Amino acid sequence: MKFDYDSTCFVPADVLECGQIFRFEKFRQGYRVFSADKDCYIYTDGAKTIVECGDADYFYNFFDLGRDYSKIIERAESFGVPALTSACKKAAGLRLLNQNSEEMIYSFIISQNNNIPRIKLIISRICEGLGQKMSSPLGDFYAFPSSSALAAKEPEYYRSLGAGYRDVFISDTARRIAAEGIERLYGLPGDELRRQLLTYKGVGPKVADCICLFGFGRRDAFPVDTWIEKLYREDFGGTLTDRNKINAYFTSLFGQFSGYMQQYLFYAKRSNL
DNA sequence: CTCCAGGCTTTAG
DNA sequence: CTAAAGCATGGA
Repeated sequence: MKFDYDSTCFVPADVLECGQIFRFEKFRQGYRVFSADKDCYIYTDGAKTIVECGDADYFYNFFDLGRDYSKIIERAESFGVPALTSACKKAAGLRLLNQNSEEMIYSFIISQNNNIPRIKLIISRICEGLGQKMSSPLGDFYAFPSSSALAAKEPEYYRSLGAGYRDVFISDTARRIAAEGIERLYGLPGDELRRQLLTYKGVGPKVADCICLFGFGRRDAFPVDTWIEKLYREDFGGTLTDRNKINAYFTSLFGQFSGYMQQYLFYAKRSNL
């Protein structure tokens, strides 16, 4: 099945290349996108962006299509920060995805002190090695593995896939989640979710913020990485060096809109838009 | 060769 | 509590 949506605030390249998702590839006229055990094909045709998939409800929510991003951009411009206004103009088709919680936990554990092309490569190897093979009208693909499948492998396996020293973080976290589940994390209030995420091996403040933002819909989170540090110095005239304090600066400035603002800023800076 | 990438854990002070 | 060393890997 397929459905469409106004392409003004839904541009596949902006949504996918902004660093929030690691499983996608150029495909036909647009992109093929993978999430958990599902896939879809998105492309823009004139004023519409079209989504072809087997589960429209899932991808409607996944692409956050119930939210009006023209209002998000209005709010962004209201802050009167030149770098942010400029970022919104250049990345107007960006949206925040609602991604699978467990997939985000492992993906961002792998992301630490790493670069995006290599993160994508390692994750794709893990899916091919441990994920269930799925059939789709768009072609066969591999689902993101379950925690129990991930838990069954030794750290050496992840090392062999190029994960480096993050090998033990992956297997330790997988074994814990395979035993405990993550259901207890849903519905946790305020910063309690963040505090709980910090108890997993390989999850520090920045990774926890990414998991909150992309995997739990916590749009008040503001991950601070090397790009945000750079942008904070160059575009906001900031002098702080402690990442926790930089995070506090931005979250107090942007409040409930922190996560959206972070993505516009991060994407525009990193992609040199 | 060094420096860097969506940083974290461990150890020292 | 804060500060810094150490950590795999591959591209620039």
